[in-house]
Amino acid sequence: MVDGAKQLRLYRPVVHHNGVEESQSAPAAQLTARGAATRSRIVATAADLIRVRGVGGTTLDDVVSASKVSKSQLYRHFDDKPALVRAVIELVGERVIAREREHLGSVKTFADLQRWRDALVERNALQEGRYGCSLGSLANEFADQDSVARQKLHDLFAAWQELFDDLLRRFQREGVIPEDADVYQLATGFVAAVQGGYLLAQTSRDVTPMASAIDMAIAHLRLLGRATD
Amino acid sequence: MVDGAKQLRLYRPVVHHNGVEESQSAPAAQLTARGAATRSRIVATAADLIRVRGVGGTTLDDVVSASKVSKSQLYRHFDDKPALVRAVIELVGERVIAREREHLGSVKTFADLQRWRDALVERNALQEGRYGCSLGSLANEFADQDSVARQKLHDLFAAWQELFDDLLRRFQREGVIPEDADVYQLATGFVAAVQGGYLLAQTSRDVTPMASAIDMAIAHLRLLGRATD
DNA sequence: GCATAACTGGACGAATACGTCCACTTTAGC
DNA sequence: GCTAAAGTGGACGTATTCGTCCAGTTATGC
Repeated sequence: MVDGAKQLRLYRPVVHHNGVEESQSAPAAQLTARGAATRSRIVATAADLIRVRGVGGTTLDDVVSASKVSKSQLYRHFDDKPALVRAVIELVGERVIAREREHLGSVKTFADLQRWRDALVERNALQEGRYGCSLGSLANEFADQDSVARQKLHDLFAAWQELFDDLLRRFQREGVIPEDADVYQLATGFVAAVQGGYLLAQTSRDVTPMASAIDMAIAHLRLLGRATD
Repeated sequence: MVDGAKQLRLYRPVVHHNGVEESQSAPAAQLTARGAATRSRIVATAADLIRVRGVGGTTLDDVVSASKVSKSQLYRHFDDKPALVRAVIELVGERVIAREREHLGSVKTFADLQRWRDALVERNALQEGRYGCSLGSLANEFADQDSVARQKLHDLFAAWQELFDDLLRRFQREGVIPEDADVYQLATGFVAAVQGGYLLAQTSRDVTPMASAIDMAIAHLRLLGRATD
């Protein structure tokens, strides 16, 4: 019945002055270093604004003035607003995954896991829970409005979940949790606990519920480990 | 630095023809049955639209035409858009809490809990995960933009969590889980698992991750129970 | 049956946002 | 040093949306 096509544009071929017809949100052939730098500056600025105000609350004029770029440049790099938002999703996604890989990739003990938890909670405490998870917020706002964006977000959550997958398998190899533990369920549960925790912290303006949600997931792992003894 | 005050209006006193000055989103003295019916029709329609399109994607003209009410009536019942959204939050919140109370209030065994889980997952499967949790989506979109709305949402999540609180205490009394279990942590963890599960289902267009997230929470309870034996 | 609440229906103004366009300037690559 | 990419800066058209207003109609309570 109702769909979100209102703000999305249909495919519209773009003919540049060089006569080459292009598709998608392609910004001409290839960029020089300078062009690439400007592009990333735009995306980074947009990401900041969107984190705070949301996609709907961020106008392109906001992005233009905040990134100190002229409007013509913004539209040379991005076809339209959805294209920019998708680029933002990619940037934010890379950042989050890189950060989590950094922390989760080397976790081998419960003490390590605890440090990961502390870092995550601490970072969120700095903003008193505001804005939630940068990925989660985007997912909530865009998943049902832009199928391309939804796919990207899905892949990102899958990547995050895979970090937990790897971690849990290490735990299995080390005998921290039993071999027959349902790794998929546990990894999913961890991602969900983190996301749900972010949301509760956001409405509470307090990180306590986020900490509790993650702690329950960790406690579950501990119990699983003990059950083997 | 940046706040979301852009779409919110400041307090603006309203003087009605009866000379009574009012505040908030008050729709005149009191409503007759007819007036109340129209008001609820507006809110219910708005809730439907917002669930599908989000707050930002729903215009007041959409609400007007979908609810078959004239614009002057909409503005007689609500001061402005945020006021309408707050009413939507209240309606949706009541619905969700009533539904959850219905299901959770009588849970006394793991089999009961499983039935609750199945119902929740099944309902979400009907829409293939789309739109997520009606409360969670609103929370994500409005928590940082409207402090009144955030407070309402906070209270609603707290009410939901209390249902788990009660449930867990019943479990304790029945000896299903130990007396010294951290009920607050568990209740929070359940709400977070549900919300995180909704989000993952939304980006996946598949309820499986939501089911897994909740299953992990239930599995944790089961393990807690076994630990006492 | 009268006063008042409830409502119609749409015109209207103001603001905002998206996206286009263009003449001109600056910067880099070879 | 020439050429093409990169960028400025803002005017502009179009569309949308919020919120106001009002003259006239219909229902309702007592």
